[in-house]
Amino acid sequence: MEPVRATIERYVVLSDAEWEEVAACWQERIFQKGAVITATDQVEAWFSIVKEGVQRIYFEHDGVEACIGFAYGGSWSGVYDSFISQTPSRFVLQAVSHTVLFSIGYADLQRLYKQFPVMERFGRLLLEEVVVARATREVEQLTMGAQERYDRLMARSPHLLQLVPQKDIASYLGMSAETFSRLRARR
Amino acid sequence: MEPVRATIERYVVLSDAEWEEVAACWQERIFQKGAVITATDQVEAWFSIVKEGVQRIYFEHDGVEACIGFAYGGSWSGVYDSFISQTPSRFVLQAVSHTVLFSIGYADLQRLYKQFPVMERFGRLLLEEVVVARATREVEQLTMGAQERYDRLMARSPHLLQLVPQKDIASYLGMSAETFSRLRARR
DNA sequence: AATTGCACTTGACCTACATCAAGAAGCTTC
DNA sequence: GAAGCTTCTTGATGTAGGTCAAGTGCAATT
Repeated sequence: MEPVRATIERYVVLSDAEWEEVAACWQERIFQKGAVITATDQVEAWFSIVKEGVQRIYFEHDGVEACIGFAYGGSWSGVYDSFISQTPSRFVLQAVSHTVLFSIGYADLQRLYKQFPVMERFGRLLLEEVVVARATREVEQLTMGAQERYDRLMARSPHLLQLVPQKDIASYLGMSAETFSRLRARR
Repeated sequence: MEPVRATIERYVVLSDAEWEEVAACWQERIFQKGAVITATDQVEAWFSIVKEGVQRIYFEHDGVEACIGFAYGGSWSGVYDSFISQTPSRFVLQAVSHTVLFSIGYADLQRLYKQFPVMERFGRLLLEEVVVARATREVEQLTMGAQERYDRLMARSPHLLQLVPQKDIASYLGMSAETFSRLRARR
């Protein structure tokens, strides 16, 4: 449960009384490597904080997977847009490695939002971060060629190469696995 | 001032007392057609609600403009990620037509967030909408070819063609003006 | 109403990256 | 530890859509 409090307190400070109420809403969920956590067309029921493991979020189109993000230790995880809108997910959330999540259900989170302004604030601040991150990603996808996108990711998150298969990183960068491989080979 | 209350109340309900305090923070800003509202490298100082006119938000790279969104009547406007993070904007916000905005400054909005949980809630709900919309856009850009993206926009927002130059729509759809023109010609 | 300047169109050509294919190198699993 | 996956590499070929260029049309400015 500590990762939950630590993650929330990256944004706001909770009193012990608040924390007690908040903590009661979370449950641990465990997934083995490769397991689908949330499937396409399923409404995302959980907002999660990652205790252990790496997950990827992707969608499928004409039999091709396009990865749009990863989640790992200390960060949040889930199909955020499906959770927010409570509509069927276009994405799949999958455990890349053995995964332990702390999760809170939609109704519980809404209740906490209503009950504690500080949680509403947490929700807003987290979303602000998401929005800024997605804007950065959008600019990068549009302005940079395959090579520059590769270089940038390697500079910013070289550890990713250890955590997830290259094909998923390639897809995340919006290029084929072959192109990714060739960029790596070039030195 | 009515558009402000109407827009906010699409998300939350304000008591008259709350509205009085909130209303006091906004000011009217007028821009003529073509004027730059927020320039690159400038920190976005305002969050705005559109009273009149159309704006586009774009960035420049190697002398090429890439349009990433539009704003018009009753919606919000501004360089959201720069405003949120209070860091220099990578984007330009420009008045496509004669524009009247109601705007609130960063400090004032932060104060309202602190003062009124209902405003915090408004902020969260608005961001949720942004996140869902950007996720949809991302999926469309990745899964669909130029023609399908064109068809989809024409089905969803045909009015856009009357409001902004085709080159901006083309750019918004992630294609050259020439490709856009050719897609229109085909019937 | 002539001038200037952008937006749009249309055609010819080009290129970054995808796709296809086939082999090599890691992993699981029994 | 051999069999069978899946991932990764490397080469050959294909293509959607970009870029360049040369008009055409229209609206604003004089």
